[in-house]
Amino acid sequence: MKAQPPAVSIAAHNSDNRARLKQQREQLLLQLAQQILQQEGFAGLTMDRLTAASEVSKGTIYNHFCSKEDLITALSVDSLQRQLLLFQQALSVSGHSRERALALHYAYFLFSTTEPTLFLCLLSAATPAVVEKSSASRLAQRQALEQQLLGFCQQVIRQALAENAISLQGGCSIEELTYLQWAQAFGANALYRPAQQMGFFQGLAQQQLVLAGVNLMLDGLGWRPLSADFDYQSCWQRIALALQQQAPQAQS
Amino acid sequence: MKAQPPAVSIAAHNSDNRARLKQQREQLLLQLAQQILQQEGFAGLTMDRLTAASEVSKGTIYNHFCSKEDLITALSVDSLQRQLLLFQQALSVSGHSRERALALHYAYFLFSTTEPTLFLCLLSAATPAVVEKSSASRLAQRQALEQQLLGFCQQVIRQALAENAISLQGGCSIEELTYLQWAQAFGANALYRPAQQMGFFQGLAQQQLVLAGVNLMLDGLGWRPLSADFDYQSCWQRIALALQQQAPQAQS
DNA sequence: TGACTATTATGACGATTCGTCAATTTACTC
DNA sequence: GAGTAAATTGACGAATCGTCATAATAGTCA
Repeated sequence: MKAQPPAVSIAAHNSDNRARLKQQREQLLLQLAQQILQQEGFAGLTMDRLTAASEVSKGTIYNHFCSKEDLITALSVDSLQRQLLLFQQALSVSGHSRERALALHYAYFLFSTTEPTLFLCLLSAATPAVVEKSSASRLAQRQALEQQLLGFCQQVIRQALAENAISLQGGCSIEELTYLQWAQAFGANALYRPAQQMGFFQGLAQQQLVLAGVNLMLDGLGWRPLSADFDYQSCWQRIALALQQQAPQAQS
Repeated sequence: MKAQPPAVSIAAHNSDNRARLKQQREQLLLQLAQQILQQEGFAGLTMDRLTAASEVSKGTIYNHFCSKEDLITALSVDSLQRQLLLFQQALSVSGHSRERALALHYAYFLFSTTEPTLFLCLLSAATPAVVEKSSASRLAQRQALEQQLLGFCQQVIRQALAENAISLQGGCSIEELTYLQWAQAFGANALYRPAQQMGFFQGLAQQQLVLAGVNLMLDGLGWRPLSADFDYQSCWQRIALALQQQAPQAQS
């Protein structure tokens, strides 16, 4: 009958604490997994090895990730969270809307080069073998994050419409444009290494390719100012400085 | 001392026969593997299952593929060979150069939808876990085929230059353009399913997206005639008819 | 404090799958 | 038809996955 506020608050506090600690450990496990991936490659990442590297037992690890593939998906979720941070910074770039669109592409490119392992996780996580064995909750997490990222892109396009930098003629929706930007960025960044490895282009920097691709698309769309009327090369470098100086301290 | 032409020729004939039979069996194994993938998913493809489905033993299968991953890469090689056939047909489309470029994109799109499983193999084969465990010879095969495919794209761009449909200003090389086309096509086709599954666009056909993406890029490049001056929608449908009627009988 | 309960962690273990290899069969030569 | 080279087989060892009975820990209540 008596009120029990202390008990409740303590319980709440403890369970919060529990959750927080569990979260922290999961983060640590992801960090270790990433490290193993870098050192031993994807073929070298085994649950036993992760167990050995960590301070907990295998059972506990399986308490976090329902399968090895779920671990990969978790790494991709981590990737997307970092991308989100970069995108937020990119959105704060000043100037006209197309500069901000460029900033988003730069953020994507930056992530793909500074965290190549995580970027590859993103690719692997798109693979059916991984999707099939990942937990529903984690797949939902990934989906939610991707939607957020695409939301940022849509935001910039809406800005462009608002300032009359583009006009959507011919049944071309915002979603469609967003998707095509995404596809372009994904393709240009994901295929760079394979293409380079097969000696397709020598000494052609990924940066230049990505920038050229974006300009091609945005010019085709008629997003003003066109690349003929504006120096997007130096704009790109300005963005690079703005984003890179904040990147290093990322890690929590 | 005596000449032995018959022996030599018989030996040659036999070894040729051997190689041919082996090739045939490999093709059969690939077909079975593809079937298993379709029915059981990537997680359901095991070497034992493939062994059970085939008429040969596991050892013989490992005589063809050095690992399970090598099998995936082999499937991707098969994919590329089929793409090659489609590309050849696409190149024979009449009209101006941009129509032929569109035909190549259509061929790529067509393959991604008519053979979704093989297309996913292509994606999986780009994954480090698969590359790391595939044989060098098969990776080389894949690379060679990809180069051939890109060669077709470059050919069309050279045609465009020859007929003055585009001009390469600003240090934009043929390789660069080819790469960006490839990236766009890859991204737009590979991301369609995931995007649709997360409900990003409803009722928006993959075809329309791909076409819109290509037009955006080629317009941005100034590849004449621009989409404002030519009906690429109906051109696309014409190409569809031309390529699709020949597709069904593919299989050797 | 100490007995009791709920939650979490452990790592030995069974199950699955991979990849190998000694023994055997088949194909070919003389 | 004896002898040799090449290919096939499938039982087996090795590696990895994922589970679960047991143990430890944290939390609750008298």
